[in-house]
Amino acid sequence: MQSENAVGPRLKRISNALDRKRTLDLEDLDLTSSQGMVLGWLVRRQEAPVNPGEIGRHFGLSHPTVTGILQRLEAKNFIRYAGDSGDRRKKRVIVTEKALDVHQRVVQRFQETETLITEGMSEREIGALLGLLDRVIDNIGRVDGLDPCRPKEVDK
Amino acid sequence: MQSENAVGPRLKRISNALDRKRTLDLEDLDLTSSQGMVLGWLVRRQEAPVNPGEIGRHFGLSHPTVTGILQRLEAKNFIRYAGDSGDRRKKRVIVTEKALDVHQRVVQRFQETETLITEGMSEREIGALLGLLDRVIDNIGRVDGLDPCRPKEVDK
DNA sequence: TGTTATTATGTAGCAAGCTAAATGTAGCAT
DNA sequence: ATGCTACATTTAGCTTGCTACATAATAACA
Repeated sequence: MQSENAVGPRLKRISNALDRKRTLDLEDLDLTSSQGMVLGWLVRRQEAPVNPGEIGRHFGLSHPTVTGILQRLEAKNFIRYAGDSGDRRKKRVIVTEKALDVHQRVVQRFQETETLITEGMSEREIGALLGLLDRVIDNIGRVDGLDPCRPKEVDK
Repeated sequence: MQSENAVGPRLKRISNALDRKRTLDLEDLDLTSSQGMVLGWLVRRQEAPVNPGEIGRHFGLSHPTVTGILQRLEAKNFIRYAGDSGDRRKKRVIVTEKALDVHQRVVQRFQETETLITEGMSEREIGALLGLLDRVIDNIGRVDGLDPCRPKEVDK
């Protein structure tokens, strides 16, 4: 079915397809896949407000990518910015009522897509897939140049 | 290690990291991750010339995405376009000497990254991962709206 | 105090992915 | 011939991802 015997191309293909599907599913909520992913995490962490930098570290995204997503979320009134009391470099991201309104629907639709792509797989198989992916992620953390959050290791 | 119990975010994270790493590795060859991936396939299929549309179907990419990649490959003299004899809608993609020159190095570096991310995993585990990912890809093919190549199923 | 390094965020510019819409060709019906 | 439908490619405009650079504030240290 797939001519190449490598995980790379497969991961890319699946990841692209998932982004497409989720963006389509969130169209009526005026959110994209990445925006929904970030917003979901922000709502879940409401009680412990978050800085843009933490978002990047959590999802493995670079700072500029996070900045762009937050700007669009703010333009659509899903979040607001506030200066962090104490450290004036940092900003605090605060979710709005609008975000709380849509949150349940976002989570539910992500879950539906998750169910679709694992269709026909047993609980054991899904668990195995998660475990194998986590080990790949661990490798990413160890190898230099794979993580955008801790990019350049100066030889020194 | 990962708070979410879903494959989606993990796949995205790994896929992003791989793209970054491979683009970095191909920097001296003046190629990006996607360009190297497409060019590799074109070289391997030299004997049976390929249309842009076939590339999209093979990799699960939309036509405009393929067009962009091919335009950059042509601007850097890795490929040339030619009208397909017979059907003037189609175009034929032809690889240049320059592409043949770099091909071995591209394949080798992709393979090295592949080895890095599967470090510490046995052959059996890698095989299991490939098998599970293929089943996810099969699901993508079956579900409407997940494949950009066969997008809208008009209810009729 | 002043200087330097580190950290947090933002801006500019690019590649890659998408959808929607435009163009052009082929095939088939009428 | 005329028109309709399907197919192949491109263009326009968007989001997302990156690197490299800029700015501002904190931290560390002389």
